[in-house]
Parts: sequence; structure tokens; C-alpha cells
Amino acid sequence: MRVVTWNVNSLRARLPRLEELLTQHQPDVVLLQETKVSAEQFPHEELGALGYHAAESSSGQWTGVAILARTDLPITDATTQLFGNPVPSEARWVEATVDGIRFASVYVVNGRSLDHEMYFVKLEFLEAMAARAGDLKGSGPMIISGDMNVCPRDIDVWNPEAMVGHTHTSAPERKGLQAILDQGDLVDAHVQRYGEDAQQFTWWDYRAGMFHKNQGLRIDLHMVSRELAGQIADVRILRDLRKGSKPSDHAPLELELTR
DNA sequence: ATGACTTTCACGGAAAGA
Repeated sequence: MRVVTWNVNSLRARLPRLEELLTQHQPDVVLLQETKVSAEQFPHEELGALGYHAAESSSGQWTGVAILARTDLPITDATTQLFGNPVPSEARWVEATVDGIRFASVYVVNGRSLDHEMYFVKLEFLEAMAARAGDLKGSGPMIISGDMNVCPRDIDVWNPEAMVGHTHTSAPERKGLQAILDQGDLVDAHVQRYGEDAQQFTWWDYRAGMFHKNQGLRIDLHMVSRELAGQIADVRILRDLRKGSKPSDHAPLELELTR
């Protein structure tokens, strides 16, 4: 089974590149973030023509998440509810079951700056995710994937010194992310696959040739329940989709399971 | 480096991203 998570930075603007992903990699499940589309304008028809159907949470201009699956794989028990979510109207969480696995696609609050009220909203959002992961633990395999807006370790940052005093690497954010792994008994699939010493990024700023210089961050994660950890065959960052015409600023992250 | 680039809505430029 192949599962891809991708912050597309507008689903409609990215449809040609999404088609490229679906055609070339033929994933079974795709978890999307920053779809930036309303429920009315969600491209169900275009996705159907590509052989996929979707459960989504949409709010229009800014956020939005979705779970796509191959049309022959039923999507069941979809919900956009996340108990304790401080921003329930922002369409940052969608959860559904596909092929016996409970999937969540999440777009974590950015936080803006360490003294901004949205930073504290971000910490609350991470707490709500940890509680939900704890609730799901023991009820079957689970995969929580998406744009966590937190770099788990210093090695996940091209220049850790430059991030001091900014969001994404602060101790409370890292603690909040770790609590999700701990409470859900989840593993970071990238660390499971490559260990503690490998540096790979999933996001590069559009500006100043950051991608060309490979100056990025690892903020997109597959968090996989421990019962699935032994089934991880590979984890790949699909850098080619960050290149070329009208890329997202994030690369897709592909998880291959032996099941 | 105060920026760089890209998206949305809407038709100029603000807001947001990380």
C-alpha cells in the first residue's frame, strides 16, 4: 500500500501536478493539506476522472484538508470533528477509515510568532491532536499525516540558528508534537526509515532560490501506529514534484507499506 | 537584509504562509 501526504498550497492551482502524482505514483491513499477551496468548488469530478474519490474539510480561501482514495477503496466513517480543537471552523482536520486503517489529514496552525495569540492556539491544537491519538490507540492501525508546522529535531532544519526566536522549532511546539507520538504510540515514519542522522526536507521557501540551494525544513510527517511500523517498506520525498511548472512549496511525502 | 515568491479574492493590494 502506498500513502502520500502533500501540502498542495491550493488544490485547484495544483491539479496538473496532482494528476502527475496520481498517474506516475498511483498511490492508494493521498492526504492533502491547504486545499484552499470551498466545499462547493471541491473538484470531486476532476478527481473522479483520475480514479479517486475524497472526504474533505473545506473552508475556502486559506486552509482545507482532504483524504483521497482509489475509487475502488471505500472511505468510511469520515469526520471533520476534533475534540478540543480551538479553531474548529478552519478546516484543519479530516479523519476517515480506508482499508482498515484510520487516517487523519492535518494542517497544523502556523503560529505566526512566539508572542502571537495564534502561537498559543497552535499549542492547543497540538494538545487536541495528542488527545485524539490517545483515544484511537489500541483500536486498530492509525496513520496521522500532514503539515505539522513543527520541525521535530534540529537536523530537520537547514539552519537551526536562524530559527531561534521563531516558530517551528521552539521547545513547547516540539513537546506538543512529541506528545502526539507518545499518546498515540506512533512513530515518525521518516525517523523509522532513515534513523536519527539523516537530513531531508519536505518544504522550501519559494523565495531566494531556497529549493535550488536545498535550504529547507522537514515539517510534513507520516505518524504511523507502532503495529504498522514493521510494515514500512520505504519513505520517499518526491522532490521532482517540487521542481518544474507551478510547484507547491512542499514536496509530497510517500509512505510504502508491505500490507 | 527591511526582501525575495505564490496563493486567495477581486481587479489593487492586503493577508497569509514558514
